[in-house]
Order: sequence, then C-alpha cells, then structure tokens
Amino acid sequence: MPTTEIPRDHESLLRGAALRVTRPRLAVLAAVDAHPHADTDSIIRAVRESLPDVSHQAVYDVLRALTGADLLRRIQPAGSVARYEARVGDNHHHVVCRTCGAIADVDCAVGHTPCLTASDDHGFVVDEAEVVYWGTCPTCATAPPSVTASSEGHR
Amino acid sequence: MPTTEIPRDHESLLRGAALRVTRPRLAVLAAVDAHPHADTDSIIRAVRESLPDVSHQAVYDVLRALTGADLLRRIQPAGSVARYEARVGDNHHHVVCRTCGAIADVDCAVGHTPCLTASDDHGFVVDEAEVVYWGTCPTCATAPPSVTASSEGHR
DNA sequence: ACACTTGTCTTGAATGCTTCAAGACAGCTT
DNA sequence: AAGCTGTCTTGAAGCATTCAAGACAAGTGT
Repeated sequence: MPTTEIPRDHESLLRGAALRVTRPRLAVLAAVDAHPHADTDSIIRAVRESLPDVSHQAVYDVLRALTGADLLRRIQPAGSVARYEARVGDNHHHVVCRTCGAIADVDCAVGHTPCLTASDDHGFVVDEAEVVYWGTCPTCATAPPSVTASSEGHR
Repeated sequence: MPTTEIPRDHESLLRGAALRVTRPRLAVLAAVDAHPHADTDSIIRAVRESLPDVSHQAVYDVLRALTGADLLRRIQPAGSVARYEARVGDNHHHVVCRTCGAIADVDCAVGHTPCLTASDDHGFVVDEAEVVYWGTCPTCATAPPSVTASSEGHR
C-alpha cells in the first residue's frame, strides 16, 4: 500500500464529481481507502501523517463534500460516532460488534436490494434499505469476559 | 376472572422486571406510549406535564433502566438523536424520512426474522438484524422545496 | 408499624462530536 | 496572468449525553 504515491484514481474521482482537487481531499480519500469504517478522529490522524497541518474542520468539510458527491458513504450505527467507507454504489450492509464496535462488510444476502420492499411503507417513498447486523465479533466472543466490558450491556 | 389484571399496566410491567415503581418511571412509560419514536427532549417535556420537577438526568436514567430491562427499545437512525418506543419483542423495522426525520413502524416484510441470515458473517455471532428504510414521508414529498432547503445540498 | 438497606432521583458540572462564522488562501477558468 | 469562486484556517459555540456525589424514597425484614 504505497501511501506516498499520488493516486490518479482519486484525482479523476474528484474531477468526475466536479470537485476541486486539493491535497486534503486526496489525503482523506487515501485515509478512508486505507482504513475502512474509520471514524472521523482516525481519519484526521491518518490525514495528518501526510499533511500535519490540516484542521479538523477541513476534514469534516471534506467528508461532507465527498459524502454529498457519493464518493464516500457515511455510516453511523446507534451509539457510535460517524464512520466513513469508500465502498459506494453497491448495496452492502454491515455487522457491528456490540462489545467493541468493530464493523465488517456484508454483501446483501439475496443480492438485489430485496429488503427494499417494506410490507407497509405508510406512504413513504423509500429509496434505500439499510441493514445492520448486531452481534459479537470473533475477538470479543473468545475473549474472557472482563468486568468492564461485560457490564456494558445493562447495568 | 376475579383478580387477574391485564399485565398491560405499567406498574406490573415494572414489577415484572424487578424494577421499583416510581412516578418518574410510570410517567416515562406513559410518555413513550403516548408519543412513539419520541426523542429524549420530547419525553422530558411530556413527563414534566405531570411531574414538573423531574430532572433530565432522571429521565435519562429511567430510559436506560427501562431499555436494559427490555421494556423500551432505543432506536437511533444516523444523524438523529436517540429515540424510544414501547413496542418490544416483535421484530419490526422503521421508515425514516430524510427530510424531516419522521419515523414510522414497518412490520418485517417476510414476517420471521428473514434478514438475520447474512451471506458472510465474518465469524460474528449475529443476534439481531436491524433494518432502516430511508426515504421521504408523504408530507415532505408534497411540500414545495423551500429556498433554504434546496440550497442545503444537492441530492 | 418502624427502621434499614439499596437503588433511585436531584443538583451541578463536564465531556466530546459536530457545526457555525469570518477571513485568508488556493484551484480553476477566461 | 488576473479574477472569481469555492475551500481551508482559526477560533469558538452548541447540544445530547454522561459523570459524580449527596439527598431521598421504595421495598424488605423485624
């Protein structure tokens, strides 16, 4: 994973979305590519490895611009901060660990937006069905239940 | 049927969950019953109509206790604050309006936890599948786009 | 009934993610 | 190269939620 290389891929992505090509934007795209499902803070730290002086505000701004242009996807499971991923266009879902918050991708079980059909949509015009699988990741499942971690669920 | 009460009343619900019966808790249960999908602030205001002096902290605490006892369900669509509903036990999902944030219930399309089977669970032990349908509610669909709303972002 | 014990509520403050605002600056077009 | 427009920097505020410690009341046993 050559992080020093300037990926022309990202540049054309930005141009294709009619967005200006700036170093913070390229760095954010690279950071999200390198760290899927990373939260904003991780992205900021990753970006600052190549651009030490970017402001957090710039990152927030870039993330919003890229999300609005459908170059990035923002996911936010309940109880978690905002996270971003570069996989867009395909409709895939996520498994979230209740214990540690780890996220993994899950391709749609049936393959072609099956859940999009709600039984009764109450007149809503539905354009997306988001599925979140809640469970326990392998690491937390095998780890011995610590006092602090196990009592998180209900006190 | 001499002494048997319908266990629907809130007091027996609390006792059944080994929780003390207090006025704030009864008021919170009543408020959530009256306002499905209400956010914390709405619940606080509703509770204070009958108990003007409850602290917000008490409501947060009660909501956490009731959620932990599975008497309430906490839902939190991305970009929204925490909301609570009294329907528990059945696995139903939600439609969320992108514009105004309105939420409506949707019974599971297939009826018996169908989405629980992920194509590849990455070793996660999945115990729940949460589905959120994103779209536009009837009100926002018919409402003419306001100046402020249209300039928010292009989508 | 009475006091005891434990969990609940009140008060007050802090935390942290995210956004707002105004000016400086740089990318893109002519 | 000049100008325009959108982007980045700086600084600070907003708001939902949580933490902490003490006061208080709901259950429980004598």
